[in-house]
Amino acid sequence: MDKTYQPEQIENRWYQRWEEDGHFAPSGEGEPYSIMIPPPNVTGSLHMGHAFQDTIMDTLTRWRRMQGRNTLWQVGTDHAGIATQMLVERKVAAEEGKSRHDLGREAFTDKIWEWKHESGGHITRQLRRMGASVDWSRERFTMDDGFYKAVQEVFVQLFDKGLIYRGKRLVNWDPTLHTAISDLEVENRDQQGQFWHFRYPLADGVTTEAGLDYLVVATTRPETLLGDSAVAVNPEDPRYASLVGKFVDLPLVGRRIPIVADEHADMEKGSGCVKITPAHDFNDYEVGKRCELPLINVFSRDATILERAEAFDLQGRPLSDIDTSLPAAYAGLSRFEARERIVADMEAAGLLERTETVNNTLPFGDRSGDVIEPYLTDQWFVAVENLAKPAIAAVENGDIEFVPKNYENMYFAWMRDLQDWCISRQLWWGHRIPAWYDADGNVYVARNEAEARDKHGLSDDVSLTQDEDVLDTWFSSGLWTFGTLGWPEKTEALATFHPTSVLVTGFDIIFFWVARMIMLTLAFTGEVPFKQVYVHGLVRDSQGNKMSKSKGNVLDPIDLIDGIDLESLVEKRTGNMMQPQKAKAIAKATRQEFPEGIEPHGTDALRFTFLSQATTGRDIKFDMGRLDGYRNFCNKLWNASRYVLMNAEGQDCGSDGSEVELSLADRWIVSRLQQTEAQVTRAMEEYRFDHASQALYEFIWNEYCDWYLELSKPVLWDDDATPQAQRGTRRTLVRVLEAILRLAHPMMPYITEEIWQRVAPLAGTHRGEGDSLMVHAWPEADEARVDEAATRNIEWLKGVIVAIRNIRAELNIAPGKPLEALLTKGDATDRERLEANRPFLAKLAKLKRLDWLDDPAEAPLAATQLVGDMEVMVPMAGLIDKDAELARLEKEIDKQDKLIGGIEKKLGNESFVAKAPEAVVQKERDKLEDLSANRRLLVEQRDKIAAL
RNA sequence: AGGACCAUAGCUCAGUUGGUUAGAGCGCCACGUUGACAUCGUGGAGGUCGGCGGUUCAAAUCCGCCUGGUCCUACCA
Repeated sequence: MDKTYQPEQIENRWYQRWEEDGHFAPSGEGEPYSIMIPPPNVTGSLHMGHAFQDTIMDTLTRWRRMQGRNTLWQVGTDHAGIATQMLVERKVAAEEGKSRHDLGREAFTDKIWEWKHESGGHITRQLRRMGASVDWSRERFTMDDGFYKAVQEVFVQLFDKGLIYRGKRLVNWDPTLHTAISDLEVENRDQQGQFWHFRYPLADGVTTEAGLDYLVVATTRPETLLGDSAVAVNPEDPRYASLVGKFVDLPLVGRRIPIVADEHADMEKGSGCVKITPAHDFNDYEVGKRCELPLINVFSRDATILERAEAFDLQGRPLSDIDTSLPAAYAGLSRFEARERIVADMEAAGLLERTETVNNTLPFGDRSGDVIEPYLTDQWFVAVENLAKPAIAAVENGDIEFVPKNYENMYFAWMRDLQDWCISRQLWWGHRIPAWYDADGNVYVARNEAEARDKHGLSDDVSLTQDEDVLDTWFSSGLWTFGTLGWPEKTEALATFHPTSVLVTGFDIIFFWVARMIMLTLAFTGEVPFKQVYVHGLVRDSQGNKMSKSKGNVLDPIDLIDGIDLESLVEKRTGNMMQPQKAKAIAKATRQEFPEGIEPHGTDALRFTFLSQATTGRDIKFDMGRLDGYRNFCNKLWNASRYVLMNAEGQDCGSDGSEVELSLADRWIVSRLQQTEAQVTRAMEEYRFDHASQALYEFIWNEYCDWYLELSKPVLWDDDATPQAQRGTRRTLVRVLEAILRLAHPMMPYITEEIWQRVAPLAGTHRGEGDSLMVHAWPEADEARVDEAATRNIEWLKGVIVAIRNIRAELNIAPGKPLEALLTKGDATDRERLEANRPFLAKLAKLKRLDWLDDPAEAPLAATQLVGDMEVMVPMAGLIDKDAELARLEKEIDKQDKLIGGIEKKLGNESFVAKAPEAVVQKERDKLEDLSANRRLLVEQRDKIAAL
């Protein structure tokens, strides 16, 4: 083995071997365990969030596989409608100077497929680098043939049950992308805006109570004035009671619109009058429904002003009895241009009462960045009410459990206030809606055109055209858990692996995806999609900021694994930016944060870092310091293994069953191993990967390396040690290491496999050529091998060694200088332990002599420390700094006094003694005794030195 | 406006049902290349557990209020 751990040399090799040997596929034996990967965008690349999530899923999967479960980690990618379409659109524009419309639908979607074939392997290659043990043989894509079939089936069945309908409704419209988007894809941003107060003249000579011949309405969106169909006042408002049923003349347009009474109008706000524009505002739409107002649309698909408005009734039928003419001056203007013109024209007409500046929030499309417009269009919807009920119940009754539990509230809050789901998108990339129209606009929903004809008795001479729209991406990914397993066929895989065991996902996607999966899966399989949902937080940068290209703080997990030089990193962060003016600042910050670029750390260290930071449900600030630390940890494990191999390879390790003698240290480390195994297993069961990784880290570093390896040296290197004892120690070294590797494998698959291949043959667990650690058994703790006596003994030994190290440090004695030490005031057990541990003490504490002093009174002047009741003394051969030592002792005495004072106060408190449990009181008494003994010793010492 | 979560060492974080001399890693200081490892070893400094009040014999931990931060939902005519 190389002297230092070099991850790049082992990682690729092992992944390929595992994959070739088919270790990722389900074993077909044991209780099923399954996880569905949240499908990443097929053309995307792996970001820190994926890497984090994949680490968790892989750790769970490898762990359960080792436990003997029939384990499936289902992999696949998502077609990601808008994102992919936009990406390819930009690419085609840049490379060919053409828009998608230049190409036409078919040629353009061909381009996307081409791009998918070209770049679709990128993210799956990166997934392999992370060590993900997914079953590649079952890889799926949300637009592959089987999935298409599942999507159609679900759509048709929902339609036939009356749960999908089509209608003209107000939806969130993206004027740039020309498609409807869901509420969830809208990002509300705070803005400063203007608030214009307009006068609307009353018609027919009517006046208000106050004698005015106009009403004042206020708006942040003057351009929608063109589509007003009423002015509302509150039905309780005495100021306007007489005006309800009367009319105003809509300025600039000249349309006569009614004054209606509706509780939407708030008497406290502004004048108490509100303009109502049902086709351009969600609240007004509701008012329109209650007051039976016409819907007057004044925008084109681009959100420019129409030449002539369109009027509809609430069922979406065109209305012909309304004057839809609009002033020619605004035709073709954008929303924002029209706003300025209308304000100017109102002012010129003397109808602008005043303007104020207000803070408001505006909806932006999270993909296009454009301001989203409520817009009246024909869309397909899923009626969610009846789907939501069982989905809520499934979480209430515990069929689905969120970890951590508080996310259940978030889920309930959303589910109880669910609006019908708009599932149609005016895009070209996606699952085309299986609906056909005849020349009269009648709609026929079926699995294909032939079925549509058949079902509705349409002859071949009726021409049918398919709906142009595609389905929301989340409609297909909502079928992920059962669609990937072959549904609607009744497959073996579906019977075995559904419901899945756990979904690992970020909280940001609970609404988009988790809730919809639950609804659709329950409706079509009668089963929940997963029994548990493990919700993790976002990976942020070290300052707690979201990682984003525009902030220039993105880390690429692959760069953390392989390393990257500074120039490449700067180039990566500043190249191809949306806002190039930020490049300079980003370059500077990057040079400052990573003056040397990023060193390679390897996949295992990255995985371990994620796991150690995976505390329940909160965001993680990614810490480079910890990544370095865990790379060092890998190196530590590597070198400890080298030590074991150097001492065990080619030696008798007792694997043939020959007689062995186990030292106290051997029994102690075996005992601690059992406890660690139990601890790690329990933490994994609770999804506390931070605890699992920490328990492992501490055991490997602080116990196995720091103590056990050191304690093995006197046995292995001492010529007087018996062969049985040496065999016992070699056997323990090898077997404990082998168990450590199994225990660590789910978290750090590569390094453990690499070392295991060398260690397992010595431990007798290697099954020959082609064997892999990943299919070996997870270590089970054996209570019977927990050895309290050995533990107490080693604790004593550690106590003495630490005491001597302390004395060395205090007296400034070089660590390597051999010392003489004395033990005194102990009991018979202490004496026995001294004899049993003499070689260990000599070696680890660097002692040339260690004696038992029967009569403490004969003690020479010495630096002293307590181990239990026993004193550990290092005689001071004169060379001490008297003043410094006195000062140190005084300080130490003070410290003890404070502690003693605190405890005495506690014990002096009658109610404490009376009310606290006896065990707690006794503990305080014991503490007091120990502290007092220590204090006496310190005082004695001080007096001796002072007397010199 | 409603809700959720968070605040512990310079930094990133643990701290189970109230009882610890409040812990880890990184960073810092001192010493040290002894035959696995300087990506290391040994020792050390560093915290009034955001603030105030309450419950209790006992509060980092439970309750209330306040401050600061993150996020979600809603509203903003």
